[in-house]
Amino acid sequence: MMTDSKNTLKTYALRHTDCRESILEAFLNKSAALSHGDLESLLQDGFDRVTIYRTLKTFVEKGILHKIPDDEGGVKYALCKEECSSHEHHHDHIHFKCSTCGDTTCLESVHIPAIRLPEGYVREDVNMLVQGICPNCIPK
Amino acid sequence: MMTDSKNTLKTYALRHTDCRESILEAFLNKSAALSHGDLESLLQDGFDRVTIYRTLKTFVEKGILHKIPDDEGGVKYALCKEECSSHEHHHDHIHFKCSTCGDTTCLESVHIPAIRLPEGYVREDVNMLVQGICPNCIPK
DNA sequence: GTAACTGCAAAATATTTGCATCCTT
DNA sequence: AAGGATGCAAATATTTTGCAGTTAC
Repeated sequence: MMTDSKNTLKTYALRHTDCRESILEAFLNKSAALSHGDLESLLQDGFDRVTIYRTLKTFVEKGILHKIPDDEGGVKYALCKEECSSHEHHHDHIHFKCSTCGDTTCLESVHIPAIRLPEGYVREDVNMLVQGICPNCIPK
Repeated sequence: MMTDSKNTLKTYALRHTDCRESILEAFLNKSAALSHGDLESLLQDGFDRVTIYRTLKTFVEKGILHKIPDDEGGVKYALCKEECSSHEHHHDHIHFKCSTCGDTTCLESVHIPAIRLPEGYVREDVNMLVQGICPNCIPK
């Protein structure tokens, strides 16, 4: 996974701009997934809403970020591991949403178990969202 | 699962109105999940958008319908099995979205497998969306 | 210099709220 | 009769598109 925003942009053949750097930094500094709205309030530099939308779309296309569908029908974004590329996203991990703090995180260590589909169905992609309480929010 | 819209409304202590009956009928007649937009174009009776929103919300609260988060961040709705109530939804099945015809369906026969979360995480609810090709869309 | 990126305006879409009226029970 | 449900208007939120000006390379 990338740890440096400038190198990442270079790697993906994307121009280095303030907005892109700030958005990457935001993801690198925060372990939880971020929505468009999260970024809008997080980035104090006042980037245009539209630019943030377009940056997110570009990052998903390039394989830098992946979408995480929220249970309520929103979308959040999180960094991809390095296996992702423009051509294909490879995600095998589950997503966890804490019902207390609201944070959604990638649990890279938990792989999505295999499922056997009924006759005639072909599996292409799987998304698994687990909701519950995260370690930080467990009452002691 | 309910098969009759009038009885269902009575069972859930909801008033019988044209809109509610039409919406229930739509779900009973179509095996795929429906979004608000789907219903709007499906129901030719011209019910108000707002009424449809409110009806869907009511049905989810009562345990008649459950939400299915779409991979792109939308929401669809599908009928619950009878174990659901106002208090709690009990769903253990996966959802399948066909990338060809776009239909999302409940595969009641496929249960969500157990997953072992890392230390400190508590599981409350799980949602699993499988994308691929449904039997109807498999090229012969 | 040039293509890529941004910001602004505006359109298109989606969802929510308030209120007066109507209808089920 | 009374409370619940609907329809309409309008506010709010979300996402997309077009275009002109700016900037990274």
